[in-house]
Amino acid sequence: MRLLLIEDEKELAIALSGALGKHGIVTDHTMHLADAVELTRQNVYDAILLDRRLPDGEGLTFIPELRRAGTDTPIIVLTARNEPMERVEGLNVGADDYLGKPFLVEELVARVRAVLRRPSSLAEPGIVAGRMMVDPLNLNVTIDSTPIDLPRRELLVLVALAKRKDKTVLRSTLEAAVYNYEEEIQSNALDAHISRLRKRLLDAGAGVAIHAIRGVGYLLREE
Amino acid sequence: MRLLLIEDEKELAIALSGALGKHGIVTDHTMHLADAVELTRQNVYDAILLDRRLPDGEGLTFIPELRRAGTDTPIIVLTARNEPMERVEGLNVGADDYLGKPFLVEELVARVRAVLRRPSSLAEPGIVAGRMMVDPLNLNVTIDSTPIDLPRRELLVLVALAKRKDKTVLRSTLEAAVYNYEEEIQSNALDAHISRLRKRLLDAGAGVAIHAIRGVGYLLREE
DNA sequence: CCGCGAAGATTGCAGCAGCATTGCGGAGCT
DNA sequence: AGCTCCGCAATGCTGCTGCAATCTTCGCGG
Repeated sequence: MRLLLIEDEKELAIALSGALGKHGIVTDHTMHLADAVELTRQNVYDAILLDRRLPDGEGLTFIPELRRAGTDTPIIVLTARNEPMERVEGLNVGADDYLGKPFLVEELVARVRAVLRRPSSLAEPGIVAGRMMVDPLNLNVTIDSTPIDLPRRELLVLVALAKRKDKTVLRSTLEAAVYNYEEEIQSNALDAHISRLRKRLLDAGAGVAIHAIRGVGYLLREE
Repeated sequence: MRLLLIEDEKELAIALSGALGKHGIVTDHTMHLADAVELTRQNVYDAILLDRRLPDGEGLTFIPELRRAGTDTPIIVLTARNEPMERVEGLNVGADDYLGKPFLVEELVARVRAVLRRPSSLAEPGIVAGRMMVDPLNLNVTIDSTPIDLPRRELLVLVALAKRKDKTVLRSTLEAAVYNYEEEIQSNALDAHISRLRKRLLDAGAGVAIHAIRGVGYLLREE
């Protein structure tokens, strides 16, 4: 792990570097914002520790600058001012955390780790079939990444088929996917849905075909 | 944005819910850890506010439990103890932030936003749709970079839609984005919001349309 | 290869569920 | 007090959806 420390008090900086080193963290140190911009351009840091009060200006002004340059490196602001309003100010311009001096090195380490743990991007699953993409969780269907809207029952049928792409889905399974126990079905409503769904998918140019398996069920495949 | 507040002091909890509400944050409240586990299972919260001292135990013990259950929802610990070592302890078991009482609501909001800021989204431009730009964190909406102000509930609906631009958003999801579980809804209030929101967006000349997906939900797209 | 029956496909129709709109009044804020 | 927001409900309307009638396709046996 590698940090950039922007701090003008040389002694503190050295002490901090040493302490962080014991935690297996490599620290680059600069005293000037001007250098910092250049350093972030050339190096990849896991996080930036930023002092507010610096010889060449207010540290906070550095944050928007950095963000504008496209960096998403977490920034932890270090400061003597620890009043609530001050802290709010820091967080609002895009800092990821705010730490008032004096602090324990252990706390700093813990906060760095906490900040680094955040990236929780859950991937959208989505089933691809032909030029169509089905997201069974969110009930979205897109064709060439433009959304298609389908009536509810047809949508449910399609999702059930997509979830088992290239495999036969029993008639009864499809019915269960579309209807609950109360609403029984006494006609070929399912067939009707399939028919209308086919038409809609054809018009929309999804590259898929719904194939009937006689006496068993249906099957979705690319065409 | 929706938070789960785990806090046994009822008055504080109510005050906090109200204050957060003014910032456009919907808050569910529970006093017991046991309930919290169940509530988080549905995974609809953007963040969890956790008191350390709770009737049925130390709040921190909840964190590993939650993480083990696979939740990566950010957790902010609230506590009266604000000593550095205590804070380290909290961060090390997996909390994302730590806030000592008393605190300003503004600071809490700022920290929630900081925690939610995805390192992946660089510089947070917000979501662009048509000539409209939506910042889901700060709840700003601008059209041609002039800010528009919307009633709170309509704003929340719009943000929820914008976050999933071009994708269907379930009715239930929208309701969850606007109401907490106490304030149930028994009419077409959501529809009314949509209708008024449409009108406002039309008047303002946002280049977007809110499309109804019959029986499923709504969808925001550029027009 | 042909014919037949059964399963599937298609489509008009009618009923109605769900959405859109809007006025009203209460509640909350300034 | 004056304002906006917001929930509620009444109204109108769109189009989904179940049904059934009719046509088509499929598979099998002769």
